[in-house]
Amino acid sequence: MADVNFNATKTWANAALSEGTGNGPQDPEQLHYELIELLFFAYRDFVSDPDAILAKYNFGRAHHRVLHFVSRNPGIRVTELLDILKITKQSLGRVLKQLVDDGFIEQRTGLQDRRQRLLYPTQKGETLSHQLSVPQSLRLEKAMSELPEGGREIARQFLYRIINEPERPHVARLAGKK
Amino acid sequence: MADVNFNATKTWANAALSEGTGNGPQDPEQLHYELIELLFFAYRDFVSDPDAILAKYNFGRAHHRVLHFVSRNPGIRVTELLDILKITKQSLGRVLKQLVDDGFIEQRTGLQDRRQRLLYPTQKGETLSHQLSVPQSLRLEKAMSELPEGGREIARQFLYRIINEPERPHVARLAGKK
DNA sequence: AATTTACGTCAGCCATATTGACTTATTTTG
DNA sequence: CAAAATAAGTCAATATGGCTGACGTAAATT
Repeated sequence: MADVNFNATKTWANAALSEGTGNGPQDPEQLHYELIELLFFAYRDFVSDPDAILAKYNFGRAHHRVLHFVSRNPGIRVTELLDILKITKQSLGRVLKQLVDDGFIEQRTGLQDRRQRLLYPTQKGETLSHQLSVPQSLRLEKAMSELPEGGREIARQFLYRIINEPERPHVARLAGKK
Repeated sequence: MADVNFNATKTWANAALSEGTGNGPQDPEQLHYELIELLFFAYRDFVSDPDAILAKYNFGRAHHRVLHFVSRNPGIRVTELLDILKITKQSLGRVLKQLVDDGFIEQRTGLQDRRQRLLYPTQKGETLSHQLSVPQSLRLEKAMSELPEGGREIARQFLYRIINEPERPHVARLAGKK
């Protein structure tokens, strides 16, 4: 059943390739379709892990991202958080307010610059953030543990080099990686 | 340069870790925070490529995903598409209708089973799908080209093993990979 | 004193996802 | 053959997480 469709697909795809080739800037056969799809599925499953946990707190993925980066960068300014997440102030506003109201994040006025509201995780926030990281970390650990010698470093470099070049230094600083 | 930042971050992270530790099921220091974040940033930039192109057609990422998998699996059934995308029939409905209305996807009644509406890309659909794949493929190619010998295969295995184990065979069939 | 910056907020809009219920064809099965 | 199951579509209501534009306030900078 699935196999029938698959075989039919294969044939068709090949036919499609032969009829429409030689004209694009890229030969279709050279495109990394497989990698594109693996990354899609890998990421889909990777982010699905925390969802069950988040649901118990009536939080979504947006909360997860905010809590994560605040926990990893205690004292972060709102502006930098916006820059990391690449969302608007208004979008951040809602989820941040919930996290503060529910006692996962704390805002403290900056000491040197009193306009700033520096963000810190509370103990509760640290705990939840950690909880959310565990399944993702385990998933990555399992994936890497099956790789040959040096595979971990290669996987890391691979991901790092997918990131837009101009942003790599910033990410490196944040994530603590060359 | 990157090293300077890297060291600063390390110190910071360690300070944060020492205050709240020792209680979780996993020692925080062993969690792959760096990888978690690299995957986050890598995916964010990876999916950002096609957005500009899609905007010209008034399409979003949902359209991209549907068009991609239909183009890669011509003749796919609606049910299997739902299974791949892990969304509901209703969610698929809207974007699929737009893609059909705008002439990017064609529906044909199944020959053996006339209940089925098999999905095929039109020539226009193939072209757009291809266009969307090019920047993503180039990004991956650049990332892999800088890896040491055998790096490509390792990167692929890494992504493959992030996927939920029970689904790997299905993904492998789809993506054309072990 | 004027300007800029950091942050917050109100109001409204859009895209994408959800659940639940129901319909229509068509195929499968007892 | 009649009943049940399946494939797909559709209506309605709802939630989430983005967006823009406009405006306000406090604090720092010039």
